Amino acid sequence: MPVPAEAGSEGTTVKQRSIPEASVARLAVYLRMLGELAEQGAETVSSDELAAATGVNPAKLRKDLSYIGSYGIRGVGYEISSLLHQLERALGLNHRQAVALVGVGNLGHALAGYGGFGGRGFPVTALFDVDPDLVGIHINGILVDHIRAIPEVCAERAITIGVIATPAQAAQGACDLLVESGVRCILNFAPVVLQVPGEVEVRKVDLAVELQILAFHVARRHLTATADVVTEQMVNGHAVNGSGGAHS
Amino acid sequence: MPVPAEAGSEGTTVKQRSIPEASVARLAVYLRMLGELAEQGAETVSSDELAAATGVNPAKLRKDLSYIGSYGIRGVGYEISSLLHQLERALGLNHRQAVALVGVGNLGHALAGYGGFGGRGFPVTALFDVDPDLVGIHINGILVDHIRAIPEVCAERAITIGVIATPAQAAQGACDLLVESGVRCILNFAPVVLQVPGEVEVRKVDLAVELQILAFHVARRHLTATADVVTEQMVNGHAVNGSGGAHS
DNA sequence: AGTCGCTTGTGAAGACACGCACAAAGTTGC
DNA sequence: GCAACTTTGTGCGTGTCTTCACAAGCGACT
Ligand SMILES: NC(=O)c1ccc[n+]([C@@H]2O[C@H](COP(=O)([O-])OP(=O)(O)OC[C@H]3O[C@@H](n4cnc5c(N)ncnc54)[C@H](O)[C@@H]3O)[C@@H](O)[C@H]2O)c1
Ligand SMILES: NC(=O)c1ccc[n+]([C@@H]2O[C@H](COP(=O)([O-])OP(=O)(O)OC[C@H]3O[C@@H](n4cnc5c(N)ncnc54)[C@H](O)[C@@H]3O)[C@@H](O)[C@H]2O)c1
Repeated sequence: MPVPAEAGSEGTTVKQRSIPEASVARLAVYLRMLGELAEQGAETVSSDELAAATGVNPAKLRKDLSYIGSYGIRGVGYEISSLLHQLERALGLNHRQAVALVGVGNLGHALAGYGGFGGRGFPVTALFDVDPDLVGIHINGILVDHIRAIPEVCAERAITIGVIATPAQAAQGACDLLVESGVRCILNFAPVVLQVPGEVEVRKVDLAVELQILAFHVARRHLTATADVVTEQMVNGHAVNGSGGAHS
Repeated sequence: MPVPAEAGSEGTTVKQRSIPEASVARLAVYLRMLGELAEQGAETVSSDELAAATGVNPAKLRKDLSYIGSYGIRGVGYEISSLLHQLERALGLNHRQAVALVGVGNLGHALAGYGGFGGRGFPVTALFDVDPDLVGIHINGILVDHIRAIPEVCAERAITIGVIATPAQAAQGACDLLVESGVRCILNFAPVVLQVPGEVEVRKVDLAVELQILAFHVARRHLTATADVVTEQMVNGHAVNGSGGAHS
């Protein structure tokens, strides 16, 4: 099945019939590490090296990469610039995705001023709030608009991704506005479960939950440490994200 | 299962012999929703209601809850206050976990000032930075110390969880300091893979990765939308965390 | 008491993810 | 040109997570 020997459907019709969700998250991590390696002047990298650098099992890494095609050279490794380009294509980064941020409070300010988004192909091009003290000011060169301008501005600037950093009780309203305006992907920092139509995808970043997961492991660790004496702990190791998730 | 009273066999230790990682993340979400319901004065809740409110499959929710014991009443649902208490116990929230935050920049400021942590049993009780302009000031009533004070302060205030919000290149150093000081659980916001000894658990929150995952779905959506016409999209819906994803 | 309706808890099956291990395919050295 | 070595790509067994479906348990009503 995933052995379509035929290279027939190469360039145009992207054959990426379903990359596993878990793999997509890791591909993004490989992408960043490849960027760093490229900056350092490296030309090729082996799966073992890249796996060690990203904290992933080498076989898993190769399988992840195989979902986007066979761009490795046996006996050598992967050519970094080429792989980088293929990864960007596969992740949909060939055309920049404009991001709108709703709620410019403590967290929103930090996000708006963060260079790591624009630098990775996600320029924050719209900011919204309701606070009259905020509406009208510029942050990092971007004007803060009132949320009633969301439909207009989103259409005008071709917003594809919305980020919600409002208080919890305002999040659903902000979400509804974004969805009405055609936004189909939302990153939510408010601790609420957003109700959205089926075609809209929501990812939630919940920092309190992250801490609770850690606290759970602290507690468990403590229990096993006091109960069994020095029962060797699982060798495996890390948990991630996300996720990862995410967080782990 | 209707346990054979004898816990003798393998269960030498605690009965919570391993709650699946994915379930732990969701239990934290149920916990918050239960808190809200309790505030609203509700006394009981059924798995269907709670599942709808948290965006989870009802069967999955029941199975998650079954890992911490049988606290439901058939034909009725779950008594909220009782379930809340059991959840807190299972997640290790009976005793508060003190949190240290390293790196009080844009993001660190927002985190330090966030009431949602202390309110959920995770008081941020220590702040660290290297910037002379920051060391010595108070944020939200907490003094910012120099990172060289990490070992001393962590021991003194019984820190169990560390949060890293430094620039990427400083993250590993901050991590090492925390680990040396006995911290065994770390939440990392810097876009690097931390190297830690096996007994330390790291969760990473990587916002750029979150955006890239969304971008991937935008791209995919766009492809299928132009290729097939209105092919019915998957009904499932949301993705979480990460954990995830970990959480990820 | 008996019956009925509702909800939990879980067995079992399916879906998914992981990682080993190895053949295929390349490179290097002679 | 051939043999030795390196590294990719993947088939497959294993384990974890998800979901369905239903018996068992509980309360309410008659
Ligand atoms: N600050 C953190 O570190 C942190 C951490 C985790 C989660 N969060 C969550 O992120 C969200 C924002 O946190 P914060 O600390 O920035 O809060 P904040 O109160 O500092 O900022 C909220 C901002 O949203 C604006 N706002 C209020 N109602 C709005 C509406 N209807 N539409 C648009 N904007 C509106 C406010 O004017 C304010 O500027 C909260 O839901 C919080 O739970 C924050
Ligand atoms: N700001 C955001 O919205 C955002 C979003 C995602 C990820 N991040 C990540 O979080 C981290 C912090 O981001 P930021 O925007 O707050 O950066 P920032 O530059 O505003 O803050 C960094 C802080 O860390 C301090 N610092 C530097 N070296 C240190 C060291 N060795 N020990 C302790 N503290 C040190 C600095 O003095 C500064 O106060 C970065 O790694 C960034 O990539 C930030």
